[in-house]
Amino acid sequence: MSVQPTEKVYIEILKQIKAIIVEDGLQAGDKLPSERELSDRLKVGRSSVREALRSLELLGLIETRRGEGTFIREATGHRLVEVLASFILNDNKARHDLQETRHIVIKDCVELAVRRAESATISKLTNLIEQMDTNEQEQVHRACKQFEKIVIQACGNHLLYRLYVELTGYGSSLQRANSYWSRAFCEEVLTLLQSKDAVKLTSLLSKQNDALNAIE
Amino acid sequence: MSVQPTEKVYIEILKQIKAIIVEDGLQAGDKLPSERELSDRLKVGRSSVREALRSLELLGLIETRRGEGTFIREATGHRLVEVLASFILNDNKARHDLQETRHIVIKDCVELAVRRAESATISKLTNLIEQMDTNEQEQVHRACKQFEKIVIQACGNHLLYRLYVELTGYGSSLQRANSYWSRAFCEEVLTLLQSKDAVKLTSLLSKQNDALNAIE
DNA sequence: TCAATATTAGTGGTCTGACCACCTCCTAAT
DNA sequence: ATTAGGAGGTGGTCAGACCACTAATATTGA
Repeated sequence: MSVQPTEKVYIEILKQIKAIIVEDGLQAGDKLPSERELSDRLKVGRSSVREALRSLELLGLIETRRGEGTFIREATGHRLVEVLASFILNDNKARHDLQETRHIVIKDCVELAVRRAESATISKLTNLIEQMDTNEQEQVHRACKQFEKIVIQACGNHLLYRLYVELTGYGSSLQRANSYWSRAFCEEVLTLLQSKDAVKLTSLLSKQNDALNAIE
Repeated sequence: MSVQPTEKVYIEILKQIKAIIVEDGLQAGDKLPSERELSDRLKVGRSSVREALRSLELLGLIETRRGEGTFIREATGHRLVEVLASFILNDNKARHDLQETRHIVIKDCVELAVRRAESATISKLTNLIEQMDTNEQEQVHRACKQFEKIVIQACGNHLLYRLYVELTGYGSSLQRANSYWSRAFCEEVLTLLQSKDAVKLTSLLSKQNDALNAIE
């Protein structure tokens, strides 16, 4: 009889691990006890510990480095979208949604960035623009990507930034490559960031979106 | 030297499982091959298969029933929400980002909805408003939530909608409850949707955000 | 014949112990 | 002092063994 639902061990382990993190006051970047030690401390098999850790890893909450150990990641670094989408992303509609969502998130980030960008960020961007004064296409390309990333990060919202990263990640795994910012575009953005002209920046971005949509 | 990153086995298994789902045309509710069969078919240890399956389970993508098998679920990131939330709880920055991102996503959805909402949607919303003519608080509350959901869905972008769901999910498992739309707010939104007044709608939403931020 | 019961095969859940590959750190030889 | 090598710790993977549970099957009893 009976049938006590008996929480699965690996779920119980998740709670224990969380307790350990709290008790020991572990922060992002800190090392968790080794799998064998956890297995010992919690009186469960190592395989169960691993099932729990693998789950947390897939969620992006921890990071494991072979030969070194298991480490806590930043709290907001979840692979939510990545995994969900990879299991959902089969039809064309989903792809279109993906592109659209990516553009929207970029727009949101930039709109926040124009309000929050600090002078340090601006000078970093200025620097990047200068680096584009070269004939090497490869270097220009790299600088543009870096420029885009820094602008997005300047939104000051880590979760939103992660969304951008994830959405861009999928994109690259699809057939059509993602669009990157051109040098001219970067320069325009920098100017508008400096003048804190949110309105023009918004219209600039939506103009680019329209152009991209037209291509499809 | 070298050090080819060599994708971890359980990650590879995730892909394989996805491939099996696609090949066999499995739908939500269907049964996956057993752990032992997967282990056989993919030529990997059963424990590795389990690590992959446990991860998917934690994400809410599959459901396992002892003695029966493993089944595909409708993709509602159910458990994911709990786990993530419990790991994010003590990080104030993360919480703020979460709230902000949620507001932004809602704004994005509504802005798309105002351009895409069909008449069928509008009449559904009108209907809901009428249902609010009652003294039962519970019913009004339910109608408001439903109203919000329909508006969000009207954005026509499923990925964006899912983001909203996930973000709202986290929020509700945190201490502070999420803010819901009031009846008056719903009525305003409906009016603006009908008149397709995107500008006023945007300002209405940001006004609400500011009010909420002031409370904190 | 038919219903209740016992058996059995199949499934997930867990543990153990064994390797392997890799990293770090310490030691000993140069 | 520098460097090469080894030892020990860590995650990665596998195989095999039980257990608990479910459902389909076979057996039994009326």
